[in-house]
Amino acid sequence: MTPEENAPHVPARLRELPSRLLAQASTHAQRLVTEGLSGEDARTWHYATLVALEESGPASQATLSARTGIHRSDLVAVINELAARELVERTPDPEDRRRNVVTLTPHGRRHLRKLEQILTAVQEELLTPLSTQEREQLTRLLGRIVDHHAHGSPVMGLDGR
Amino acid sequence: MTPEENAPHVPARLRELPSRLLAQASTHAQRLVTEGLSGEDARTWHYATLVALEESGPASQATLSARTGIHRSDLVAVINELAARELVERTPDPEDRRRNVVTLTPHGRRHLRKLEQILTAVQEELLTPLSTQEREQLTRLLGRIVDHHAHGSPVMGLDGR
DNA sequence: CACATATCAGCTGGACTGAAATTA
DNA sequence: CTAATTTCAGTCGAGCTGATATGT
Repeated sequence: MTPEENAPHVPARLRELPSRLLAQASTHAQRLVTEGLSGEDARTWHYATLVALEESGPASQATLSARTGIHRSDLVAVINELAARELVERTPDPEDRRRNVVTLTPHGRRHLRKLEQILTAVQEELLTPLSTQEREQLTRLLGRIVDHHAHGSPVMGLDGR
Repeated sequence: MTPEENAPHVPARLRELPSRLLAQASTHAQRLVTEGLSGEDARTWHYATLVALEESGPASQATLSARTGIHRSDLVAVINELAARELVERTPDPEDRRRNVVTLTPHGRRHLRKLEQILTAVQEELLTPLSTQEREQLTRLLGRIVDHHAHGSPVMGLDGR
């Protein structure tokens, strides 16, 4: 064991590459969120869906997809899971029989409260090393990036089909 | 089609959730990077490996894993791909026959120059909406988060086995 | 013996594509 | 006819785990 290799020193070109920092930070965030929500058998998509339902009331899956950013295809499974636990109700829309109307149940609302607590704690843990101002800055900067690449761009990624 | 659902309005609770912003920003970044590198049949892991090799010279795969953050398991395939194109050379280490010494070839160095140009352009595109100061801020803030959750924490995630 | 290295096979969840069936 | 909605089946790459073979 020659002594030189004892420096796991990551090259600065990698350490400071924004796309890489984003990937790493996101990975850590996802790990924390997943761990946090696992206690309630929930995942981020469950939370997003419940929030959207509470925020703007019952909606079709297409609408929920637009409001949460979850792909239509994936939303099917999410609603299945939520409906199986009676956190939401999925009923055919009488006014347009292609649609399902997804409705938040009281039980679902209570569940949402729990997820909200968990996620608040997780964000706190995630952002521990930052001051309040820095957290706001980060949120603003990330929001600008996301907005830019969601609207302005040709492809508009992250769902939108 | 009732008029109300014409607002894809994402709830603020979702829009401003740091973990979610990170995931979305990271997804956009990954898409841009992947698209950019695809022209050279390269991926981020190729770039990271080449950078590490140029920065600190020939190294074993274990060392490269520590320097790039790429999992030992995944590194095998990356080196395979790079070696197949003669961008690196993989030779058994005479001093410790468990090891391979991976060396950057001149061809690999030239390839790295190209990837570097591409990635610079991609970062520029990714960060378009931000000023220079804001870009530095973002990099600093993300770096603090990543450092915190890489070292301080119990689990130390993102490779380190 | 314990330990390190390289390799292999496989898993998981996120984001996505493409196509079908139904209804408007 | 075209278009929208839901659903299904499957793809892809990132980040892992666990096991094995070989060598120190």
